[in-house]
Amino acid sequence: MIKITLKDGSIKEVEKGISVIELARNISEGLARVATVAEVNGEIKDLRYCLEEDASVNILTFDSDLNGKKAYWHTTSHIMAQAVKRLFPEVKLAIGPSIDEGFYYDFDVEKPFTDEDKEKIEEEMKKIIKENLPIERFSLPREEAIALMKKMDEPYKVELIEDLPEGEEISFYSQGEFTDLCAGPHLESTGKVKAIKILSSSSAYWRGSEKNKMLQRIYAISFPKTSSLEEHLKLLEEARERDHRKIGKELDLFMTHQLVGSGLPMYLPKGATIRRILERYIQDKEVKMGYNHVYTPSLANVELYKTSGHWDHYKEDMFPVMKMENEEMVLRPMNCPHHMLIYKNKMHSYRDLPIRIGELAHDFRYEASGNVCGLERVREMCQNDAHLFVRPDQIKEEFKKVVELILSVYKDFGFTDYTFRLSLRDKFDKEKYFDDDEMWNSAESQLREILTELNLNFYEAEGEAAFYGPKLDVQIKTALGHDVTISTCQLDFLLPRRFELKYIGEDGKEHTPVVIHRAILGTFDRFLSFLIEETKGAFPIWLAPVQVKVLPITDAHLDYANKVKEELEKIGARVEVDSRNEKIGYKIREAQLEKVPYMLVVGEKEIEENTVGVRSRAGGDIGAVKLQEFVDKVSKEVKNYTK
RNA sequence: GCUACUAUAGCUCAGUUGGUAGAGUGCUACCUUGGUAAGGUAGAGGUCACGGGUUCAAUUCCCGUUAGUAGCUCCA
Repeated sequence: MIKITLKDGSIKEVEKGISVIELARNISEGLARVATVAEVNGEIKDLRYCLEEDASVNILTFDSDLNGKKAYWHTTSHIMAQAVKRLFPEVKLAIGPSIDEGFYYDFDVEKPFTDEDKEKIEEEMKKIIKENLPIERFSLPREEAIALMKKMDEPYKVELIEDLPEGEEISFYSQGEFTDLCAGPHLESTGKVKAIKILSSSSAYWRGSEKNKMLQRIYAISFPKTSSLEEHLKLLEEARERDHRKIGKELDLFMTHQLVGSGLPMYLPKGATIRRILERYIQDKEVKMGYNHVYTPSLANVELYKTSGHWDHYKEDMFPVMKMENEEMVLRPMNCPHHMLIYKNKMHSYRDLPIRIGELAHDFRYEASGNVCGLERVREMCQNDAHLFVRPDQIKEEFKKVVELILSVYKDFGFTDYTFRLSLRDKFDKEKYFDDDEMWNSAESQLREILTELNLNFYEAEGEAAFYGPKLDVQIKTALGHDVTISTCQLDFLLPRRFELKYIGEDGKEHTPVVIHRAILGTFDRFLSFLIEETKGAFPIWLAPVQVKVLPITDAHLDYANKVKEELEKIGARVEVDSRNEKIGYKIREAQLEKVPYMLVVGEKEIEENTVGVRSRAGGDIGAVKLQEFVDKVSKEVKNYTK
C-alpha cells in the first residue's frame, strides 16, 4: 500500500501500481490539478514513476515545490492557446507542454507570428488572467472525444486522441470559451497566474519529425510574483553574458571567417595557448595510465568506412568522396577504424591486453548548417580519443578506470554541474542499431551493472546509443541551454568483429577482444566552449593565456618591469608587460577585463624596495610583496594542473 | 537540412520613407609622467557581406549565394 499525504494534510491509502489518473479519481478530484510531482520517502519525484513501490507519498503544491511549477506553466500554456485562438481563430492547436523552464505551445498557422503578434498575444493572455476563468476538468469516451475535436476543427487533437492507448482516460480542461485536450494538471482558475512573459518564437516539426509539417512554437514563462519573473529574466541575461562565442571574441580566443567556412573556427594565440595546455594536460594523464599515443592520417580510403559500417550510417554527414586516379578518399569522421588497424598490425597475446591507443585526432563531419554553433558544434574537430582493446574479463576494470579518469579531470577543473547518462539503443529502431538482440542485451546489462557498482548517479536514455554499442555519456548544459555530451565511454562488441580483431587466449585459441571507445575532454573545441562558459573567461591560473601582467606606472619603470617579466619567465610563467603610455588605472582596467590572474604594479616605490605591487583578479589590491617572494609563490600555481 | 530573423568602420551599434553614411570604443600621432577599473586633442579607417534584378538613381526594394542568430531535426 502507498500512503498519500494530500496538500490539505489528510492521509489516504491506495494500492501500489495505481496510475496517476486512477489516483486522481479514487482519492480526490482535484489531485491531478495539484501536482504530478511528489515527495517520495524524502525525495522529489515525478509521481508517475513512484506509484509502483511501497512508499509514503507527499503531494506537493506549487508553493512548496519547484516542480509544482509544471502545473502552473501548463495552465499558462492553455491561457496562451486561448489568447491565440481569440486573436487568430483559424489557427490549429498542436501541443503545449511545460518544460524545464516555462512552457511552449505549437500552432499550425499560415504566417509565422511577428513581434507585434506576440505583443498582442501577451496582452490577450493578461486579459484572460484578469477574467479569472474557472478551470473545469471533464473526460469523454474515445468516440465522443474525437467527435468533439472534429467539431472544433482541431485535426492535431484528433490525431493525438486516436493514438492514445486503449483504456486511457481522455480528459479535457475548459476555461471560458476555450477547451483543450489535456491530461493535466492545472490550477483552479486562470487568475492564479500572475506574471507572464513571452520569451521567443520559433518553429518545430509536428511530433518532432522532420517528415512532418513545421509548426510555429511560442516559448513563454510565468510566475506567481513579478519579482520572480524579473529574477528569471536576469538569469537569462547572465547566461547570455556567459556565451562562449561572446567571451571568445572579447578575450581574443578564437575567430571564424566567411571565407574559411561555417563551423571552422580558428584559434587565436590566446585560445591556442589554452588548447596547448589542455592537450599536454590530458596526454600526460593518459601516459601515466598506460595509454600509447599514435598519429594517424585525417584522410582514408572510403573502403575503410564501408568495412566499419560507418559509411552506411553516416555517409550523408561526411564530406563528399574525393575521386582520385584509382581510389576514393574521404576526410575521416572518426578514428576508430584507424585504431582498429593499428591493433591488427600485430598478433596479440591475452597477456598484452588491455592495449590502450590514444590520439588527439582531427575529424571532419558535415554538420547541417543549422546545427553549427561556435566551438560547441563544428565541422572540423579535434578529439581526445582513445580505444581500449580488452579481454571480456577486463571490461569492468578498464571501464572503471575510464570513469575514474573522467571524475579526476572534472575535479581538476572544479566542474560539478554534469550528469551521467546511460545511453541505450532504441529496441525498435532496427535500421540505426546493429540487429543482434543478444549482443545488445549483454552489453547494456554489463554497462548498467558497472555503473551501479561504481555507485554513479546516472539516468537512462533510450535511442541515444551508438550504432555499435551502449555508452556512458557525461552531459552538461551550455549557457544557451543545450544539453551536450562532453565525455563519453562506449562499449563495443561489433567493430572488433567487423575488423576481425583477434588475440590468442590462454587456451592457445583465437578470441575476439572487446573495444572501449572513450573521449575524456570529448573534443578540445567543445571542451573549451564549456570551460569558457563555466569560468566566464576567468580561467584557472594554470590555463590562463596570460598569467601575470606587469604594469609600469610610467616609462621610467619599464626596465624594472621587464626584469620582473624575465624573473617570472624563468619559472615558466606566461607574462606580459603593458608598456603603453597610459595611466595606471587604465592599464589595470584593461588587465582586469582580460581576466589576467595577477597584475603587478611597478613604480618608484617597488624599484627601490625590489618589490611588486600585487593585484589579483579576484581579490583586488593585495599590496607590496618582495619580487622573489612573489616568484616563489606563483612558481607552483602557474604549472600545476589544479584549480 | 527546415521555419523565421539578421548582415553598415577592427568591435558594439545608430541611420537613410531610394539621391553612396554616423556614434561610442579600438587604432595612429601629439600633449599629459600619471599609484590600483576609462586624462586630453587631432587623424586615419566604410564598393553599407557577395552576385543578379527593378529604377534616371540601390546601402535602402525584389531574387539568389555566403555567413550569423533562435528553435526544430540530426549528432559515430
